[in-house]
Amino acid sequence: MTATERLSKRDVNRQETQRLILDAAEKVFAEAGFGGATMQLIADLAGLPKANLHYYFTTKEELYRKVVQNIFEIWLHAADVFDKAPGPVEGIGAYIDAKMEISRRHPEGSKVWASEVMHGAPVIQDYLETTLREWTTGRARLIQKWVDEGKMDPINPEHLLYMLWATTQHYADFGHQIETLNGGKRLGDKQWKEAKENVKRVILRGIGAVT
Amino acid sequence: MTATERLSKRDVNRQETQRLILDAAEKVFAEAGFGGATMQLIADLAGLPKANLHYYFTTKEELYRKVVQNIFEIWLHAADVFDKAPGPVEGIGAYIDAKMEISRRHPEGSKVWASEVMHGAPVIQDYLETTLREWTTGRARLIQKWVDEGKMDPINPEHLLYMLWATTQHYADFGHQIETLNGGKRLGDKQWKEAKENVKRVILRGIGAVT
DNA sequence: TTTAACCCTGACCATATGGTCAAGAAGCGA
DNA sequence: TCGCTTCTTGACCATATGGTCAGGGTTAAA
Repeated sequence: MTATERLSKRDVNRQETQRLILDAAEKVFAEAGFGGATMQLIADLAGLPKANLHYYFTTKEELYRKVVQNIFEIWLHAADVFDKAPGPVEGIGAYIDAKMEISRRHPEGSKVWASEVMHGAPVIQDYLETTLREWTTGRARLIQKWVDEGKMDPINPEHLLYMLWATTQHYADFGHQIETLNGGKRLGDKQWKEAKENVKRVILRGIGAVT
Repeated sequence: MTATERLSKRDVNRQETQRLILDAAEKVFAEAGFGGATMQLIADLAGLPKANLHYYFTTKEELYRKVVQNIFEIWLHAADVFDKAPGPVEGIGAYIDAKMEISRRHPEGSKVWASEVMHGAPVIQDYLETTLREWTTGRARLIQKWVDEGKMDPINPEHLLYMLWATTQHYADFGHQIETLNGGKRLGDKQWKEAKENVKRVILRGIGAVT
């Protein structure tokens, strides 16, 4: 089937149902972890009988793997802004903006990823070793270039990347803690803006980035 | 029983066994999450029959709660250096050092904590609302004082604390990812030193801290 | 309309898991 | 040594869970 072909009712239903399941799964995996999540919980949240999940995703692991892959794709896209930038202020600034936005709009995904990595990446170890490694070395090279061009202080690029990941993802992964410390209320528009600007400001100043 | 009293063989065994169980539990909870951990796994790692765990800790939840409380204590102690410092360079610098050291020596605890918070803090919500909140407002006040004294730029103290937690704990929680990107090898002494200095340098410069 | 492929689901199964318990072993004060 | 408390553990149980499957429904091409 090519992309231009008209989708049959069946195909549409198939895609819709799969998306329904994947969305529910992401939420449940984020809230309960892989071990704590049950197919029944996911089925209930999706409003489908459990056996139906097993029709589309043979095992719990397979469903989980698809969820994690989904997240990984989104994150890789967030880095597009990075490459096209002339220097660290634009590049890293835009990257922080993008990742903070994901943390705000898509916190479940971030949590699933964190959980997966924390438990030793049992299902996406190969991604870490291939795609993520390549992505990282590429970005590290770009940062090193900026350093060489005098656009920022000499900083270990890998450690800088870890810092970017840590600070931005923290707002998703530890969102509950932040919310609690914020009087039990989710961060508002103004607070998110402040968070973003704080992270950007501290890091960009911290690495001595110049335009 | 007072502290000066000699401990009987029974008491010593009791403490030793409990510590054995708690250590094993921390490791298993960190590696598998609460849902993925099983009492049998913990028992095997501790080298004890499962029924024995239930003698000391009635339920899995109770054992888990003790593990999380343990970690929380350690973290609170790490903040002692914070208060006694005359300014941000010493205070925040020492705090980063302390937390990085914990991430290195005690990564399992950090992971358990992260997991707990990510899943909505089902068992330590009360701690977040009381002890952690008080701790945070206290430290935020100190930071604000430093700002008012012109010892650092005007930065939102809460967001700065989040940044400190994020960057330091990342080295524990995402240790597996970092290790993979490091060619599958754990960070060496030199790399840990570099990581510490990077974090300190970027943040202290980033907030315009002056001695 | 026929037919074959695809989709849906209630009922079911094997297993794993948290937790219990009774009976015995070990420690300890008198 | 005696007697009481504390500790240890193999065997056991009820339940929850991942996964299966047969049979019925639906779609769409011919």
